[in-house]
Amino acid sequence: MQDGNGLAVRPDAGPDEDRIAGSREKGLNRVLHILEFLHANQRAIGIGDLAKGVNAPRSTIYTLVRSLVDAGLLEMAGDGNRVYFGKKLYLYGMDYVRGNDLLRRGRQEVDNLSRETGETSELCMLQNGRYTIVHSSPGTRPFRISSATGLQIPLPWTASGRLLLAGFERAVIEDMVSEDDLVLPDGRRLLLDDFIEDIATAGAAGYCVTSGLVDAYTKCLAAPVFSAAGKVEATICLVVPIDTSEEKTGDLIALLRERAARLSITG
Amino acid sequence: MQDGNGLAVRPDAGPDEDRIAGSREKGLNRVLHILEFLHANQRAIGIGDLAKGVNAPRSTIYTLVRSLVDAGLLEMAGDGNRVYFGKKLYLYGMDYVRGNDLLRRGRQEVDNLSRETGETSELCMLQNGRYTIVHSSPGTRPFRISSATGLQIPLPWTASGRLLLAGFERAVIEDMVSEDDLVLPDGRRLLLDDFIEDIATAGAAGYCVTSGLVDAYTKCLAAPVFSAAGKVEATICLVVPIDTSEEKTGDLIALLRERAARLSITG
DNA sequence: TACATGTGTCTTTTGTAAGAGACAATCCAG
DNA sequence: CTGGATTGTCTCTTACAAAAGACACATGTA
Repeated sequence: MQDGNGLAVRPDAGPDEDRIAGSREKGLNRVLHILEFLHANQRAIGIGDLAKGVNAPRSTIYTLVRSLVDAGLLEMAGDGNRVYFGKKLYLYGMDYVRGNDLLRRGRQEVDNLSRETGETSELCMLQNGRYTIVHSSPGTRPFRISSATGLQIPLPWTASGRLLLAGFERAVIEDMVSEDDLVLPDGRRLLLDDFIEDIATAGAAGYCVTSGLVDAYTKCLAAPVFSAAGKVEATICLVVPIDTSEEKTGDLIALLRERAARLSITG
Repeated sequence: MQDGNGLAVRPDAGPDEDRIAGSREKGLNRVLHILEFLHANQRAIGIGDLAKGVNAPRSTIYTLVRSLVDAGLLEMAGDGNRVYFGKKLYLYGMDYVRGNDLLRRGRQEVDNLSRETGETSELCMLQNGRYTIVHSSPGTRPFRISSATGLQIPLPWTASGRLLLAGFERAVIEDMVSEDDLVLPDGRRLLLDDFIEDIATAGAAGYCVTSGLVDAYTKCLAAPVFSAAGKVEATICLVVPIDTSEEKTGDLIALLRERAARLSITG
């Protein structure tokens, strides 16, 4: 599965040679980079900066951006020389939601959960071997833990990550998880073996709780949503204060598992 | 539905030969066609059919689809040899919503309206010179009028279309509206001059009502949402039974105009 | 059995799109 | 004002991606 572009995770082990620059790139790949770059920056970008950002010749980016704007995938932003995502992408995204029962119902369920419990709730999936928050609904706490939709976080940092990897071969997991991913935000370092053991435990238990991994103040409760084929297709999770009582945590986990199970019953 | 080719309206009037087939197409254009085709069909498509659908060589589509699937813009659907929109497009779409105040608030307002009135309500915008239903919220009537989000309808068929074109030059309007667009679903034919007059009237009145245009049973009430620059940026509309009383229609229009005005107050 | 139809992966060929660079027009700081 | 940085549009060349087409392998069906 060598694909030659820089976007996806490179499976070839070792410190990947960083696609020596310069070489002539396919237009499509440039476009994919542009979209990723805009997604990463979450705001309109000037065309010049865009060219710098994706490390491509200016002339190329001008041509591509014009095509994309004409097609409606991008739009010129307010002042006139910046671009950001366009309506077309929104429409396509809605098509995706409509065609995807799990996502549609999952979003609903997550909204319900955060309303009922007052805690931040999220729907998570694997995306290109990365953990992705597909939908999140903020809780009602004064200090809410906010995480942007579409944010990608290293798998080992999360409870959901442990569930999402349940059932994968060890080799596959090793490919998905880079060395950097094992280093937590506070600098602590996980052992790959421990992580893989966590995955097995979580898979067997049917839920997962992590405390103080991404930050010191929260714990994360997650439950798996299964596809018809029995694979973990998504997780729903709750982010709660780390000092939440054992009892309440237990209740929330039960609730979470019930809802996740309901989502799993796919037609 | 089977409009077959060109994804954008060709602005160059006259019998422009539509970029005759065969010739070697830019990869990016192929991709844009693929996305448009999937959007038009609203379901997963086999790669072979996709190649036929966009009138491109099979081998090319295989390569492009692989890139797109790797990038997450497309996903392989259930049985394994069909593709449809992918999570990435959903995420980009959400980015668009987040970066677009009007859309975010407009969706909300439309949801409120349909809940309060029980009628189908829609948020509409111009998209590449086409009228587009950007968000729609079904009413509670037994026979609800449903129209898919992202559906594109000829401008002259709708009340919103008349408002959206307010302020455009006559020549621009002529370019946007094809001969076919002037033929209503029931075969009646509008005169371009009448349509242009309608536009002026609607623009001056600040709302628009059309009766029995797209079908014989409904009328469409619409009000304009203005950008800071004073241009009509979107409309919100209600689709109600054609026999709705004068009085109730008036009330609904007043409501609609109030909500549209509120949306117009952009920060 | 033969025959058609669809799928997925190769290779080879060649038309063209990506890239380099030059240009004028702005903009801003000193 | 001047000099440097940025923007948008152009032209020309050649490296390379799109296309053609052959292949192997499934299907179904007469």
